[in-house]
Parts: sequence; structure tokens; C-alpha cells
Amino acid sequence: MALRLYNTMSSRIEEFHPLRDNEVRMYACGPTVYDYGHIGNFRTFVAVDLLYRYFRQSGYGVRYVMNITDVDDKIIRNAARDGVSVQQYTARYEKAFVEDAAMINIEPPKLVRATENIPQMAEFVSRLVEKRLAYRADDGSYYFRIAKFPEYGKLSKKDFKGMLDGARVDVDEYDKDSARDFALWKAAKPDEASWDTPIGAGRPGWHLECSVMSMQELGESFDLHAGGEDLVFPHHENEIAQSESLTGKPFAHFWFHARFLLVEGEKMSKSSGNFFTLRDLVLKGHKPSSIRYLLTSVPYRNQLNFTFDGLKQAAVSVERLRNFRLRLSAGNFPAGATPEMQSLASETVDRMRAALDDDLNTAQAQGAIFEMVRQSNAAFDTDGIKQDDVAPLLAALAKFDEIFAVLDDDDGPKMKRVFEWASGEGREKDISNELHEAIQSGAQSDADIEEKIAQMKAARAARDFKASDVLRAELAEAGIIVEITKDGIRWRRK
RNA sequence: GGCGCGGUACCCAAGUGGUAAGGGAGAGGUCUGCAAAACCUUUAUGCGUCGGUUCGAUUCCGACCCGCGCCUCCA
Repeated sequence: MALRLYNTMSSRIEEFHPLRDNEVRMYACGPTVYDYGHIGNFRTFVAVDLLYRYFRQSGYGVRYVMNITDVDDKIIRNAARDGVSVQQYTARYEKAFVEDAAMINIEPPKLVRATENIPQMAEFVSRLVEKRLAYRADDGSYYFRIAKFPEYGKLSKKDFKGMLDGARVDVDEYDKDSARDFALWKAAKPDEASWDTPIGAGRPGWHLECSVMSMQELGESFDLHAGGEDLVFPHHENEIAQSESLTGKPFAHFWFHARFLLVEGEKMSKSSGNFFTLRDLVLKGHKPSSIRYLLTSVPYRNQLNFTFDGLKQAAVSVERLRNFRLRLSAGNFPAGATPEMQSLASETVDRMRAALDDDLNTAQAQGAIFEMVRQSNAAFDTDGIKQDDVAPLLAALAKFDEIFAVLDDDDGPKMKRVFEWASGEGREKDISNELHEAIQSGAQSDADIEEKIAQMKAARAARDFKASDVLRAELAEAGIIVEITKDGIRWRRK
């Protein structure tokens, strides 16, 4: 069964087939590195990550490129405010972005930077000018002539026909032939970062970098272009206009857009007080795995209401999955295999893949895995799982985690890094008690814990439950949960 | 105003022209020295409201109400 994806261009769900056999070339609009990434940014990046992972699981080789916008108005303004160069300013936020992405298990794409492709962008503009698709304004800026691209608006389904004849030109836009013409290149201004190029001194407009870098990395036509829903217009529309009018070829074949999320039922905004960076959430004591899980629990085209209650629920759900894996890995099973468990495992994989094939229906894929967990746990309780059933069940779980990436418990070390970062930034006051506790549980080394567990075992062998309970309480205090089962003692971090 | 999306149990959230996945939470129970984990039972005759089509609609159509998005370099 083939993957079916919603394509913004056609407004329909279509079967996905790469242009070249077995190779997917995809490009995602990445962050403008002027601040720490917020949870909304990461919803989009996680959605694209899921798609990337699913392409790979489906057997494709994938070339996945993401841009870093490291020059724009905000960056120039903030760098000037801080009295540092644009490069100095963006370096720390690009680093933060990479760290944050790793924290929620986003597989790294190839990153390309706007400022490292300035000559190519200038070259692109001059080719547009040669073809009379762009023009130079009096101040040295360059604009794309929208009237030259009749298909303008085809992605966002906007009709500009009435506006293309220049009848209603804003008085402010004195330099432009038509109000809708967009800037390709902005002429240098005093005290602003600029680059000397054959088309003059200045800096690129926002849309240019994505056309230039995507084509450079992936070719004039490639498979899929992704981003947040707000980018449909004008950003992606403009990319299409400048790219297709220049090459005469279709630009991206699939357009993939993730819907915005709500935070506590409202649009996220700084003024509403519901604006959170990823680091803010970790400082509040939430695990990266909970955040990732919550972000993946609603299909990417639906509005996701990101709430703290939801974060807690996500944490419990992840714990349930981790407990299940631990139980399978650590248990003793009778020899043999059962047909029921064998088929349960394979049906679960089929159901997950069918769900993901259906425009990445992550909620349904999660439903499938939980169904398997429940049935397996029930079988477990009645010795219905045999030795040879374990591997297929674990394999199904692994298949799930290749996409969702929440099972491995490395939350402790990750949270510790955020803790250290906040301390280094002098933000101790933002560190919650919950984060302190979480760090504590990660502070115990495995060896220390195993030592205590061994003592517990000895005490229990002597039927000294009192001593055993004291040890268990000590470990609980340190954030370690101990479980006594018929197969022995198991432990995990809270 | 133009274009588009959604309203499903206490919360989150799938889904289908034939009678409601899954997760969380609550209640009761099983297991257990006690915990924890796990399992079982239970919680929507109901899927925004009102009409229509149909043997039958939550699912299709229409109207209305509510929420949300884009149309302003915010993912």
C-alpha cells in the first residue's frame, strides 16, 4: 500500500511517488534564528520529522534539506540592539535550535544557511532580470514582477487577476510596479548588514533563499516542500513564482503544511501569556519525550490543543509503553510460540503502517500499538506469551518507535543539560522544583541503584521485608521506582 | 468581506452510510507481605443545533450557532 499525503497544491490527498525511483528529495522551511524555538515551531518540525522517518521506514533513500534563515529584519534589528554582528547573534540561536531539535529526537536534516549562499542568490536575481521577470527599483532593490507569472496564487488559491494590472498601487510602495510584487533583494541601508554582489550591495529577501538553496541541493524539481501553514502565503507562493517562472519546470511536487497549534485553547502569543519555548517547558519539569509524544498525538493537519494536562497525559502514555517494553525484555517466558501473539505482532505493524500511509494518521497508529500492548499484557498475566513471541512483539514496538521515538529513556540527561544551560544563563529562578526532582533521579548512577537492588534482594531472601521496604523508600526518594515481580526486581527512573 | 478547517464521553482524540478506536482521569474488582506494574468491569442509545435525502446518518446535503486559521516576512 502506498503512502497517501495531502497536497496543498491540489487540495487533495494523493498517492505519493518520488520523481526518481526510490529517492525522495524533500525540503523544509526551517527556523529564523533570532530567538529560542517555541512549541509551535516544533510542532511543525516534529511533523516533518515524522514524515522523514516514515519515508525511510518505507524503504526510500531520502535527501532532506532544511534552511536556516540567518538574516532578516528581526535579526538585523536585534543584533544591532545587542551590539553584535549578525553572525554572532545568529550563531547562538542556531546552536540552540540544533540542540532543541535533538532534545525532542528530531533526526537532523542537512542544514543550509542563507548567508552562505548570497552569491548564488544574486546570480538567481540577475537571471530573473535577464528574463525580464524581475526589475531593479530606483533604490537598488529588486522585485519580482508578478504579472509575469499568471499562475500566481495557485497554491494558496487566491485570485489576483483583478489586482495584477496595477490599478491599486499603494502610495507607500512607490518603487514597485505593482503592489503585489515582492522583494527579491533589498538594497543596502546605512548601518545594516549587507553583502557586495554583482547586482549591488544589499541583502536577500526572505523567499529567495529557499528557492535558491532547495534547487541547489535537490534540483530544479523535487518531491516535497514542507513548512507551517502560515507559509502557504506568501512565502511558498512566492517561491513557486520565482522558481517556476525561471526554470519553466514544476518546483516541488508535493506541498506539505502542518497546522498551527493552540496553547491552552488559545492562539499562542506573548501577550496571552501562553507562549512557551521548548526550554520553558523543560524548565517546568516536563520531559522531552512527553512533549514529543503530545506533538505527535494529533495528526499534523488537525489543530492540536497543547495543554499542560495533555502533557501529563502524554507522560503517562509514554510510561505505559516503556513499562511494556521493560516487561517484555526482562520477563521469563516458557519455550515455544503462540499463533495468537505472532499474528498480533504482525497485524499491529500492518495497522500502524496503514494508519501512517493514510496521510500520517498518527493517532490511529498509536491506537494500534496500545491495542497490542493491552492484549499482550493480558496474555502475559496468563502465561500466554512464549519465548519466541517476544522478538516479534519487540520488533513491532521498535517499528513504532522508529517513527515516534519516545521509548528510549534519555530524558534525564537531556533535562540536565537544560538545567545547566539555565544555570549558566543566570536563570535559576526559572528552574522548577519538578525539574530539580527529575534531575535528581538522573543523578543516581546505574551501579549505585543496582547495588541497592542487590541489597533488597538479599533482604527479601531473608524475608526481611522491613529492610527491603526501607531500601525501596530510599530509592523512591531519589526518583527511582522499584517493582517487585514474580520474575525478580525491576527498576526504572521516574 | 474572500478562501479554508473544525465542533465526538470528565479531559485528549481516531473513525465509519448499518449502529461509536485508543490514551488519560474517576469508580469497583483481581493479583500482591506491602507497594508498583498489569489485567478485568464500568463511564457517549450518543457524535454542535435544526431540517432534508435514505430501509437506515454521527458519517451525505442545506441552514444556523460556536471555535480556529490564512488573506499583514508568526511554524
